[in-house]
Amino acid sequence: MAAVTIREVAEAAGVSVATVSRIASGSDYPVGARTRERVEAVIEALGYRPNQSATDLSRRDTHLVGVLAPDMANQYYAEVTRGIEDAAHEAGYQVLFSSTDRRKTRAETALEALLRRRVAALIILGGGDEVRLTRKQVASYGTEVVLIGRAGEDFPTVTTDGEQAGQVMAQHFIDLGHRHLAFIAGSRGSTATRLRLSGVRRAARAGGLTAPPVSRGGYTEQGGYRAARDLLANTTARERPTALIAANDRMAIGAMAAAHDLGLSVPDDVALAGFDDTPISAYVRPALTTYSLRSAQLGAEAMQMILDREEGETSIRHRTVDGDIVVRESCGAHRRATTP
Amino acid sequence: MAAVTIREVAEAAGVSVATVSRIASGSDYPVGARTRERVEAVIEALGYRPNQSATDLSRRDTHLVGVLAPDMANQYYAEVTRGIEDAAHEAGYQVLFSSTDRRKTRAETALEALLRRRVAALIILGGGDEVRLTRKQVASYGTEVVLIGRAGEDFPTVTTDGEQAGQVMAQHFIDLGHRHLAFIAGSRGSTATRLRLSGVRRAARAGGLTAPPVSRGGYTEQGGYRAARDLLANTTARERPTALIAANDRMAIGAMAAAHDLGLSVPDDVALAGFDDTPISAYVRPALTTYSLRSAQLGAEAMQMILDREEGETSIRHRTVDGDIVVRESCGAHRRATTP
DNA sequence: TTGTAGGCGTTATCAA
DNA sequence: TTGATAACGCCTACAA
Repeated sequence: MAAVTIREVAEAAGVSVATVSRIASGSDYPVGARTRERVEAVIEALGYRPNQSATDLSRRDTHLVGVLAPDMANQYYAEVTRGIEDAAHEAGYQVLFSSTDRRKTRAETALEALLRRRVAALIILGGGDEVRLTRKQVASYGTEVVLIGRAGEDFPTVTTDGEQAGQVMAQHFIDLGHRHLAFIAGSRGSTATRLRLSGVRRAARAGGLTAPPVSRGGYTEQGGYRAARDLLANTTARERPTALIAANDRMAIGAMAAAHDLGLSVPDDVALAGFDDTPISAYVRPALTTYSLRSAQLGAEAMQMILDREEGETSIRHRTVDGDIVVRESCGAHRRATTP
Repeated sequence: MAAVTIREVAEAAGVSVATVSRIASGSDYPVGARTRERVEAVIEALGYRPNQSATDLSRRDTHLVGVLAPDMANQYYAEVTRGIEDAAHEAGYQVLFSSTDRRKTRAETALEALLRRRVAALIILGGGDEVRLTRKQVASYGTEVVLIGRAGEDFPTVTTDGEQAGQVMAQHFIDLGHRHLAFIAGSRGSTATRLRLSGVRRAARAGGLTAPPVSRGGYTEQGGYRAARDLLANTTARERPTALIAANDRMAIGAMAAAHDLGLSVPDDVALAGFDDTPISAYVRPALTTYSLRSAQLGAEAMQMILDREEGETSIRHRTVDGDIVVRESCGAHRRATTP
């Protein structure tokens, strides 16, 4: 409380508030050298720091970007957010973050709070259905909105080509000779899951395989563990899938544990892969084959898009950030461990 | 831009701004039923949303809490932040966070920006030395400051007893019959590392072991991998440590990979443990023995402390959140895999 | 080069 | 129960 105001500085320095403002805000408005020196000394001495609320109000512009994500503690969202934050910091923006916890009510109050702050831009992560937006609604927000990892023709988006990712991964297994694939899905209604699965199915169809069975794992290790157990246990070796594709790394690692606990060897008895290229995936053994989404870059691109629009760019753009399959041990393509 | 203002609502509803304010801000000031109804309809129709900067300015109080952490993409900090965020959301606060990336300059600009926003409270995570605070300095901030995971008699802190944690972990291995421990440290200057190591040393001394060798791993999987390799390779079986204690789970998992790649079995040739109880640690195989820090609760406690002080509580408090050893497979205490 | 004063959108005090 | 109006702290024409 009771922070130093511009008026106090002005009085102490014996100048007007206008002069102090010009100096403190780093404006290029001309100020006498002697005056400047004196004022700067006072600012320093008093520890004056402009009140951002006042500045924003006066300038009609907050340098704030709001980020809405399902769960900040999730590695993927955390990385995307880091990407946003780095780019934001660079451009002089700050990040206001809210987790929705995948709950509709919480998503709504969080969104409301963000809008009251008059965030200059809003970045929405994840394809969940806890936040639903219509073009019209958003128009009334008066804020740039960018979607990451979610389809939405009406808004600017940054995504990886999820369908292609699924397709590439399935094809990789088919090329390795697999005929029985299975898919471990994330949560219901997730865009990422839907697209990846669609890609997997397409590859399977093209390769003449039967449609891969699907089990749901909610994007967690535990869910992946259970889904894999369902897929692998109580089946004869004949009908058991020989390759599991999980919609993210966390579930893939859970699946790996399940296979291990069932006495099945990875990749010999079951091959395995995930998505995200989480840092840890290179360090489990066998090392996890995965699909790199360049999470941080997704965030950086979104921020860049926002900056571009502020510059006058007006079209709705859809950026696609390239992903890449990262072949390690769990798919069985290599036979020996590689040292990172 | 051009968001609806209170004045526009007032005009449209044919009342004064004062009336609109009383309704929109949820004040309990009496307002006629008919008027209220009419105004609420206009608010709804126009999509009016109070400008928070203006509200804050007028009320001299932002409901913002700032969080400064080394790296939000790090699981531990992400979880603590989730804890803060949940408690904050509950209490009607929003969180503004910044990663310092462990760089001094970035920490400074981020801190400055947070202060300009007049955050009602500032929570600083991690024991790194990129942010150094003196009591006097902070007094001039005019903001509550709470430290998490960092010693600092001068400020309110929330910590786990790091020394005890290290001591407990080392004692666990000693009880299991180990005589040659080794420690994988995090980054230089880290409080967590210092305390845990100190606890490990104390237990070793008390148990009559020689001082454990230390290798540094920077808190990453890769660092842990390298540190473990240095500790385990090029040593005869006689002098090789039989148990590795890593200062966090990420390094422990890196160490596990290193052991595997060196053809050493965990826990039979080398036992292993980490700290943090990261979600993944239950799902690597062998499952990782670790020390649970209750990260989210650390954040929640910090937020609670802030709320208490706003209520008039004035003393500098030091909360210690209990931690617990989580015994799984990597330490060798169990012989068979347990299914989670 | 410096200062005066109006405005940014709300809240809150005081009258009516 | 309602309405003017003075803050809140800063920026920025416009004057001097």
